[in-house]
Amino acid sequence: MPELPEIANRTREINNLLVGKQISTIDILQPKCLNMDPQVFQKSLVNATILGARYKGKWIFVETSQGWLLLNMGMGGEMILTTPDNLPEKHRLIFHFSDQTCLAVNFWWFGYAHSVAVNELDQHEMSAKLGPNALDLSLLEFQELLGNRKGALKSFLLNQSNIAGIGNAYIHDILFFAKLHPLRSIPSLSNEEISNLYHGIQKGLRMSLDKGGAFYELNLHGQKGGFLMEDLVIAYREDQPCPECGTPIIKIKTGSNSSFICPNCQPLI
DNA sequence: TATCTTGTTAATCG
DNA sequence: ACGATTAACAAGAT
Repeated sequence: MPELPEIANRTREINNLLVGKQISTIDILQPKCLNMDPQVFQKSLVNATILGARYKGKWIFVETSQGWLLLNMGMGGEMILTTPDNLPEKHRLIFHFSDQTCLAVNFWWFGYAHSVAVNELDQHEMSAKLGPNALDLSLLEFQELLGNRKGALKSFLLNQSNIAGIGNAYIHDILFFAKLHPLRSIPSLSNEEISNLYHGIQKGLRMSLDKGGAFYELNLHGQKGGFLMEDLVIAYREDQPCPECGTPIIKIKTGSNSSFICPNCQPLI
C-alpha cells in the first residue's frame, strides 16, 4: 500500500477491525523485514493487545499494549484479515490472534515490520525523520516548507523527510494538476505555482483516499481499492492525448525514476 | 535474457 | 552541508 491514500485506508481498517484482538503467535517467514532477531520480535509482541493505529506518510503505527508495531508496505503488498485455514498463497508474516483469526502480511518486494518499545518511538530513525503528512499541511505551512529549498521539485516531494506520503504513482497526476514539470527548480516557482501545487497534492491524494485507495492494492478484506486506472489522468498513459490540450503524453526519465507528463501543459522553464 | 517498478537507505561525487 | 546520482535490497511481470 505504497502511498498515503492506501496507508490511510489500511490504518482506518485496522482501527475498525483489529482493535481489541490479542496476538497469540507470530509466524515469520521473512526475518529480514524485521528490525531485530525473530525470537526477540515474537517475544516483544506475543500476548499484546492491539489498541489502535495511526499513520505518518507510508508508515503505519500500530499501538499495542506492549509497544509499537511499525509497518511499511514498501513497493506494495497486502494485509489480509483471515483465518489460518484460509491463508492467501503468498505471505511473509502471520499475526495469529486469540480469537482464531489472523492477519497475513505479504510484501510484493521490500517491506518492513518493526517492533519498537513504548517509549522509544523517537529512536526509530526511519519514521522519526518523516516530514508532515501531505494532507495535514496548510497552504501557508507548505509555502514555508518550500521556503529556502533548492533543487528539483519532484525529488523534493518524494523525499519523505520533507513531506510524507507522496510516492511515484500519484505524483504524475499531482504535477499535471499543478501544470508543473517534475524537474522545475523550487526557487523558480511563483507563489501561484506553489498554490497550484498545494491544491494538486490535495486533489491527487484525496480522490483515491475517498475511494479506498488504488485498484492494485487490497484492503483487509482482500478487496481492491476503488480508485481505478481510468481515474488516473495522465499517469501511465504514454502516447494518449492530454485531456487538456490533446498533446500526446510522454514518459521521461527523472533521475532514477520515470515521469509521465504532458510536454505542452508542463513545460520545463 | 533484460528491463521495469507503488520504497528506502547508504555511498559517492561535486 | 546539501543536492544529484547510483547501487543495493526479500520479487514478479512483461
